[in-house]
Amino acid sequence: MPELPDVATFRLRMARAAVGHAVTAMSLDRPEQLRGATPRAFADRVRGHACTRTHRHGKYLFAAIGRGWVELHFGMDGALEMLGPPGAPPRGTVARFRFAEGDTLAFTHPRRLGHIAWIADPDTRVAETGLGPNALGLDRTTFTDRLADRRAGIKASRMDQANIAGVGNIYSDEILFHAGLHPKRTADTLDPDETQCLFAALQEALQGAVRARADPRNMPPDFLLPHRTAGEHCPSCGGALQHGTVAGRSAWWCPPCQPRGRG
DNA sequence: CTCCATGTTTAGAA
DNA sequence: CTTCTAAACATGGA
Repeated sequence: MPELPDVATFRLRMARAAVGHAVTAMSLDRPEQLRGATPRAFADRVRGHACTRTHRHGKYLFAAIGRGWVELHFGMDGALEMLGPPGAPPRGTVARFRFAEGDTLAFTHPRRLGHIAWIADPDTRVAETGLGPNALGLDRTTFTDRLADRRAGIKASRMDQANIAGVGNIYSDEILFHAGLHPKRTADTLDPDETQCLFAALQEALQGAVRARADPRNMPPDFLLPHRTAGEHCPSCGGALQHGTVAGRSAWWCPPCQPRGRG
């Protein structure tokens, strides 16, 4: 799940539970997943300190706690879940945070491909990681400049976190579907209308998914994501969807709605 | 058992 | 230099 819309949803959850409240309890259920501090130092820096704000860049979530920040990256299947009354932690729990108003958040992460880290400053981390600007909130000029003259496929380009941050495999398919562009097209074959269309599609797909709280069941009926599985049909033309490997990843598209064109 | 999976990094080849 | 591919990471589900 965790691409920009998912992480934006996790951020809302974090903001509601944590901002303005002190951490009254914290447990590191899988300390080997922690970076940037020893478990003991991490506990000292977090416990009893207030969360003052949250931040997201691309697929990274940050929470300001005390004098530093907690960074979360969700890998393939990480999540941030609100827990009910105390009980057994969910499967794959890496860490739990309880806040003064009584909410408890669990960072879960069964496949361990992401991480939790103690960091000094999100902007520095974003720079170190080499992330491009946030995919949501880009102005058209920045988008166009960053896309220009690329010979790489547009699916690969949109997923390149150094180019723009936040779009992964699922939403790159969604964006190209809305733009009516075949995933193997390259940026240098796009005419100005197609580039504009791709920009509009990116906004539409990401904003729509954020409004749906990244839940496919809440997404508009013309979204590809709920149909991105074997046996499903194009929500626009009703035809059979095609599945293949593009940019080394599993790709779904509708051949009539997303023609190859010149690319 | 095999194959596949929403992410990232790295090595090596065009 | 850009781009692509495969592999690796760790784990779970079909």
